[in-house]
Amino acid sequence: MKVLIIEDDPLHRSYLHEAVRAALPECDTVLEAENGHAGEVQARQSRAEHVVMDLQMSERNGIEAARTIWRERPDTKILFWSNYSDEAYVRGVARIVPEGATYGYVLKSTSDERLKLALRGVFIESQCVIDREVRGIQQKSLGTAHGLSDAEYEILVDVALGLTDKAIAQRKKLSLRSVQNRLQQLYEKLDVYEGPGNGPEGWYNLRMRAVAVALLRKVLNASALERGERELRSARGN
Amino acid sequence: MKVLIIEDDPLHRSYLHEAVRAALPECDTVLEAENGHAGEVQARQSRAEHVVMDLQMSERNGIEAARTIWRERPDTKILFWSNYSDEAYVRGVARIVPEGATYGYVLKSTSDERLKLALRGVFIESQCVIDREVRGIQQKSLGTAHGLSDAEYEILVDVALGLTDKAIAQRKKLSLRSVQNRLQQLYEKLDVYEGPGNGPEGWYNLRMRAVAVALLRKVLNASALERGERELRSARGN
DNA sequence: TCTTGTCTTGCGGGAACCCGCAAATTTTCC
DNA sequence: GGAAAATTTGCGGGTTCCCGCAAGACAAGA
Repeated sequence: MKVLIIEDDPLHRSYLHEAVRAALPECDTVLEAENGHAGEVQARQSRAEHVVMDLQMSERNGIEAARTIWRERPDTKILFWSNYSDEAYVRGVARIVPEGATYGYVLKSTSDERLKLALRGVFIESQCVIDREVRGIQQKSLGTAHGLSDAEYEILVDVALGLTDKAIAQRKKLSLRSVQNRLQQLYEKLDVYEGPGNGPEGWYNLRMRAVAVALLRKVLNASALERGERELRSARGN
Repeated sequence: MKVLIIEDDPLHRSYLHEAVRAALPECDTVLEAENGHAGEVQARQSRAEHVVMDLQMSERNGIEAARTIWRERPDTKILFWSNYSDEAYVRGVARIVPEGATYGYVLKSTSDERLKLALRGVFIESQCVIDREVRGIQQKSLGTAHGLSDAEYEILVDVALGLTDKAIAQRKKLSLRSVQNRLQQLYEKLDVYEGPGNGPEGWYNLRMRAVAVALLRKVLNASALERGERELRSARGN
């Protein structure tokens, strides 16, 4: 059994190495890669079926890497080990998990014990192991209370990238008014219409404020923006 | 001699502890705190004059913590040890360094050797030790080429928080038109006016696009936004 | 003092945004 | 199949944004 570790921080990498050794005596080879790009290459060459990786790496982040790994071998088992449970990450992961794949998502702040259980759970028992806290975010992002639908989320990204309503309409093949409708839904869900007695009415630029709130609540983050920007650029010839 | 370590990742914390022990034999006490808030308290109680800390911690980030520490004892020597050299962080640090204080800024990716040199340089020799790469960002942010002036940067934050032109004018005690002028300067400096043959003219909402570009270039980041939001809320009664 | 340069302010207009209203369309569910 | 619910679309108008133009305000320097 082979395990591939993709993690850019050397300290964390060696800690993971240790943990894998300890939790998985049946593992005979541990490989390491120090960024998403190297990770993809390693995965391809070594045919490793077990990967544990960080999200948020420079060069190429975990979500990108995981997507290409899964595209090449959808039965790869991946354990995500991240510092954050930003909704943007959780949503990003959920978006790329192939049908029926087994994966896990644990935070770096969890105990040794829990990490080892997750390693065994995902790699040996083929369970999906999602940290409690991450699970919480998943729920919230689905529960229509605060949660944005996928449609709304995509609009949010387009807006955040700075596209005009017209441009979005064109991109999404919708009428202008429909885009604006979606925007209004966003404004409500993100609760952009001023707090209580916060000064005069027209204090906020709703469009901008919605993005600001999304960023503050971690519904969006820099990495989601980068992904969006890349897609945008590749959508045309650029 | 006492050294206080403020860092939320336990792995990095113990690594730092080790490094301090090795680099500073004259240090007899090493204290640890696991977030900005605890760090402030520790600094106050222990009267430590030497602090090494991470930026970007949950709970309360390094810049906030450093500011209150410096406010209470401006002669404290602080070494920032961070994963990133985002312009937003560099600018944030520069903004709070008191007159004549000695500090350092090194990246977590630097070698053991360099870290130890920085520790000795800042704590013993009272030098300012700034990593090469961080220095580069500093230069760029000053060189008027791409660099935003402080005035422009502040406007950028206000816009990113979602304030309207009118609101900003009021906040900054300027006329509406002046605010819009500053905005236009921003638009030029951030190079928001479409790339080459990128589709029709009105593709971007300039206001939003400027913020997106700033985020992508790390001129702004989530932590800067949070700081801005907090200031905004405290500016009124809220 | 007069010039030169930078910054601020006012005015005006075209474009984009925000949104209520209502009809047309699609989806959902019994 | 048909009714109810949700989405999409067009229209119209009030507001904000974006910005060219030009007249003051202020500072530095010949």
